[in-house]
Amino acid sequence: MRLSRFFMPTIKETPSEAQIVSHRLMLRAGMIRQSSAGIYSWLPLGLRVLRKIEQIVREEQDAIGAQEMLMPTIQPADLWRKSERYDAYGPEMLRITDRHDRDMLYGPTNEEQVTEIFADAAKSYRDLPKMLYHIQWKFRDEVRPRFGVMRGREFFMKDAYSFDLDFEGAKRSYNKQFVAYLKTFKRMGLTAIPMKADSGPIGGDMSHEFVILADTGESEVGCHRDLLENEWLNTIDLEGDLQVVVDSFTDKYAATDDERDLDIEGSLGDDLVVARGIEVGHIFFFGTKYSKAFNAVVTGPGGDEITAEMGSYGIGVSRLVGGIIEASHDDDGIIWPESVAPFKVGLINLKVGDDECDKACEDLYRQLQDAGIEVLLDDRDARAGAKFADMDLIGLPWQVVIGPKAVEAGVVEFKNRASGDRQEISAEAAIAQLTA
RNA sequence: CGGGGCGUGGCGCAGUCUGGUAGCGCACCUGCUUUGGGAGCAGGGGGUCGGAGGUUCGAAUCCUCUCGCCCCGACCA
Repeated sequence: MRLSRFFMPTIKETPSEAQIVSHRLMLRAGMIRQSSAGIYSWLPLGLRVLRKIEQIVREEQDAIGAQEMLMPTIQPADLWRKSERYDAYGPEMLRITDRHDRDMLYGPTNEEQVTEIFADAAKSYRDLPKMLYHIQWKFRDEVRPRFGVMRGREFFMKDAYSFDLDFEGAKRSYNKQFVAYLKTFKRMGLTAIPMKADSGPIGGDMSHEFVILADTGESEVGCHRDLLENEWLNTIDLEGDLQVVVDSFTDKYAATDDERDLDIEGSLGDDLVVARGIEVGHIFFFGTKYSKAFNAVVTGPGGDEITAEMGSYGIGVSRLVGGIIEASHDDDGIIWPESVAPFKVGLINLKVGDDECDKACEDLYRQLQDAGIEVLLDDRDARAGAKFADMDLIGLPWQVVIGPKAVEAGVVEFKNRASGDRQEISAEAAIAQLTA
């Protein structure tokens, strides 16, 4: 992509409405623009990141056998009356009336919708287990939206739903999602800590919030140091027994804010980590609450009726964009982990109009594109300082700077955004590093 | 929903208390000079002050109502 053509309206000054760093940087980098309180448009740069995150989530869901579908944003009120949540949900639910005066709503979640669909189709125990998910916009009419996309009213979310024949099956599904979540966040360069959450009316211990650590997180959390170590996750056999993996996490102390136990923390000594966190995922088992309401019942092997045991699993995809920035930035701007970066490398032409510089940049730009590297070429006729500042702001993992001096010396300047390390190397060497 | 704050060119703000017909920086346009970390000089365009009503000879400034946004709290992926 050429920056001269790319729609990326960066802002030098800090917009006054943005308080936290991710919100400020997303506005300044031209990733989003606010439409109204808690509702945002995603500009090209922001959308690229959103899509990257979405894709990682999708791949890890697919890896545990969940199947993607897509349910509507607008749902009929009757669906929610069946589960008795229409009245229970309160003013957070955005209620709409259509032209025929039918009560509709903008979905805050999809348990009812998916259960109705599943119930209508599943007849035999052979139809289970199943896991279905979709990645869709949701709306919760928060009283007080804030923190940009971290706490918007409209938000993009992955929600998965599992249907199993019995509790043991539900537990297997739960464990798969548990491990998938660990892998998902790890791939985004995040340290995610599963924390026991209020499991609601069902009870038991099958409800966890996944909290990522960031200095600017909303709440303070305490946990055992071992929970930060999950390098071995990639070697897990997803078809094997995941209980031991899950146990290795849930056995250890981890608690948010008011759940913290200072006695336990004191006993941990050096193993205690206290940090700030942002909740980015929530998984829980809720049994037959919805399967009963929607008659999600199948015939068992012996002709008996079996009500599906269900769980649901959410990840705040749009929130993660802000969350990753909270966890990875410096005074100059964003520092994207490579896996979610909008482009892998920014190529800066320091002297647009200079034949040598133009040629060197065009050649390298072409070669990187041919190699399948996502590259953003700053070919704007702007001052060097502005280009450096913008490139640091948008936080691409690598920068290649080409100016008259470098061209003469037959090198390019190769910079790592995260470490700030620069080296002068040949264009070929830069390509080699970027394609490694 | 309780408490607080703010709406003035695209952005950030001053002016409001003590009414007199709008100003600064950045951005933008033109020219010249510059050209490795958001340039310099000169010239220029753009706002009727969130909206409605009222008081007054006169309102960005005072009064009433209203809309929007932000912050703290309670609540949440």
